[in-house]
Amino acid sequence: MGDKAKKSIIDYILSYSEKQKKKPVKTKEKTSSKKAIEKTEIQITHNIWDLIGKIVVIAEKPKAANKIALALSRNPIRKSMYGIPYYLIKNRHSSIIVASAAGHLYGLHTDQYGYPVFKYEWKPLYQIDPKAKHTEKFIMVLSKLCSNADYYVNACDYDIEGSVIGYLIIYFHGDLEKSLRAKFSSLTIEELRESFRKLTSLDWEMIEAGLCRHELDWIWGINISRALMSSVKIASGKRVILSAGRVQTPTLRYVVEKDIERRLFIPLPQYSLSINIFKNNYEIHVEYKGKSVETKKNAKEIIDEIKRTGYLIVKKYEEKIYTLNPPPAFNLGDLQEEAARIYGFSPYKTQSIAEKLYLDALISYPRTNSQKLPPTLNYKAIMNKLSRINNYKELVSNLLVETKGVLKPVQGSKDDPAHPAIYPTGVKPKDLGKDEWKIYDLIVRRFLAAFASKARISHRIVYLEYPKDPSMVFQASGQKILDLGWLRYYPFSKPEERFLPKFQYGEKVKIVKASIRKTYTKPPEKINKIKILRWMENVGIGTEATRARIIEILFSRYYLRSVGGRVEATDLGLGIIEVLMEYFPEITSVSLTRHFEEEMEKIRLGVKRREEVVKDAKNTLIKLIVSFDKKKYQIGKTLSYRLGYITPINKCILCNREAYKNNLCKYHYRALNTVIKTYDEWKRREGVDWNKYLSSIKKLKSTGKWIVEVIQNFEKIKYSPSE
DNA sequence: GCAAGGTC
Repeated sequence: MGDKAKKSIIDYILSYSEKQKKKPVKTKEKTSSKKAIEKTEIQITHNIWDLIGKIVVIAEKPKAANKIALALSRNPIRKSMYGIPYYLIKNRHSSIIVASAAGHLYGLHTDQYGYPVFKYEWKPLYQIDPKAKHTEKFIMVLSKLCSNADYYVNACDYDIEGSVIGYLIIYFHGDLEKSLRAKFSSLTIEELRESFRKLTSLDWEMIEAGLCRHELDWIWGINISRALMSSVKIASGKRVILSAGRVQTPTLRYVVEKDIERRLFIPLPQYSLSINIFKNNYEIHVEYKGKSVETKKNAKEIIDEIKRTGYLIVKKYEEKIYTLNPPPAFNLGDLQEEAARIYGFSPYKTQSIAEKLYLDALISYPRTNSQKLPPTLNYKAIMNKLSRINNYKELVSNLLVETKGVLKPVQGSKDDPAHPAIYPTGVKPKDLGKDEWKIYDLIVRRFLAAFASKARISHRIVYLEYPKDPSMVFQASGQKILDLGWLRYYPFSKPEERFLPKFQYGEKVKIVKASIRKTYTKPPEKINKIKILRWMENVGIGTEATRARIIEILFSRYYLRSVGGRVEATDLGLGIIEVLMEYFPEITSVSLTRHFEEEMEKIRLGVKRREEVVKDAKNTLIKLIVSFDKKKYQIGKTLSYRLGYITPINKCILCNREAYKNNLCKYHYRALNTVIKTYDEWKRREGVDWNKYLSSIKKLKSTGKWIVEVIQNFEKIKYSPSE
């Protein structure tokens, strides 16, 4: 229906605007530049107050409907149907109904079983998903309110999804030929009013791009998921829910690769010089800042010489007062990170709590990426309300004194087209649970801190060198908080205070302790949920609303599990990535998202059509599925081994995975090779023999799990070093 | 039942 409707709507708008021109319509577009003329058919706008008859305005969510109604009228009539609110605004020539969706009310669905499947249609969400039952009432209300209107205004958020949400409602219940679009990027009264004075024709490019994104995600996700499940079914007769998708699969791959690195890690020994100096009756540990020493012999020689010398010389001493700027108000990612750091909450838990606080009207919209507070917000009113909450009474009055009532928040660099940073509304919380309080408190304190002064910290640092070898540098530092500033309001980032006496340049400082300390190279970092979320943000996959949820999906599929606060991949997770990397490599990479974005951009520019893009994806998938199906039984076997449904005939002697070489699975085989390869380096550094090497790394905590398993069972593996 | 995307 796309292009046909597109054409007719333009015709309609054009003819409509002819009629409008006859009226004395105020128009700001008086420029006669060539550009403006070329763009005329897109730029024609309509003032809602010039429209005659019944106008249905569709907002994305009830809160937005409320704000829109209040922007359009000082006293809109609030009505309700099936418990869903909507608003009526009557004028001499028109009556405006502001109604609301609740996010997507329609979703893609197919009746067909099996794969490949490329036949799907938009259906009401409540018919597809039992968890979306609430959407039924919204659809009932919209369908009633939409009947026989003269105009429909899509006033959903001005982004791709908002364009799709409004479009589908008008498509099913209204008339696309009588439709207009309101474009606003915040829900402030001024901006809303302006957008309704400048309604445009429906944004077809956005709609088409959005519909396309839904279809692409659906055909890639559903087909590959079904292929995986079907392979297990034919190989072991078991039904299990497996899935793959543009966002979840690259995320899983990221964790799997990090995990493999950790499990194959062998630490290398290195030596550091540990020295304590004595100054003003204080014994101070100085940190060695030179190159780490790789062999014990070398380290011993150096430290003996240093001991003989008995002192270090101050090369540089600095006293500085530095300031810590207050952090900006939260976006969702920052809130999730802080709640994880301070309280150990999972991103999903934090988000769910924030959503509840939002629905209770305690905080602003939480699904935002913005770190900026809008200048239009009445900060004083919020402060006054917050001061009525016991916990914040004193803090707020402090803040008002400190700022002398000039409330100017710091602004972060991250922005969001549709929403500001998260802030408390000032509504008094009632009956909050313990964890809910923790999140609310973080938000309030972070908001207050944004207005406060910088923290001032005095910092001392001394660099000492060994006189006989100036490349050997040691350092110590101390710091003291001079002025808490914003840390009074947000005490969760307080730097630790540490004393350091004053030093003089060139001063000789006595050494009271000197020894060598054996350390080891560090293993790859542990992964936790917040790191996964930050990674998704950085590579640009998922959205504020979906990232935490998608991480949880990986857990519910049992691709990932939590072990003492950190995340590890299961055998199934490893297997899924192995299979997908081989047969559907596209979906394991974030570049699929980049590809979608490029295609959507082409649609928006009008150089490619949605149908073409979808057809390309379909052709790509069909080819991939053909090669998958050729190996389907074997793939199903592999996944079934990893699920523990069946046992491989040739099993790895160290685990339940299928053997690859030397009676080891591919991971233990890699571990074996790593053990062998790393021996030379250990021998060079430590002068150890093979057995000593094995027993040494076996004992170390950071040695990877697969490495340890290989060492523990070395006799079974029947490998002896060829020397 | 399977995606990702909105929001109650």
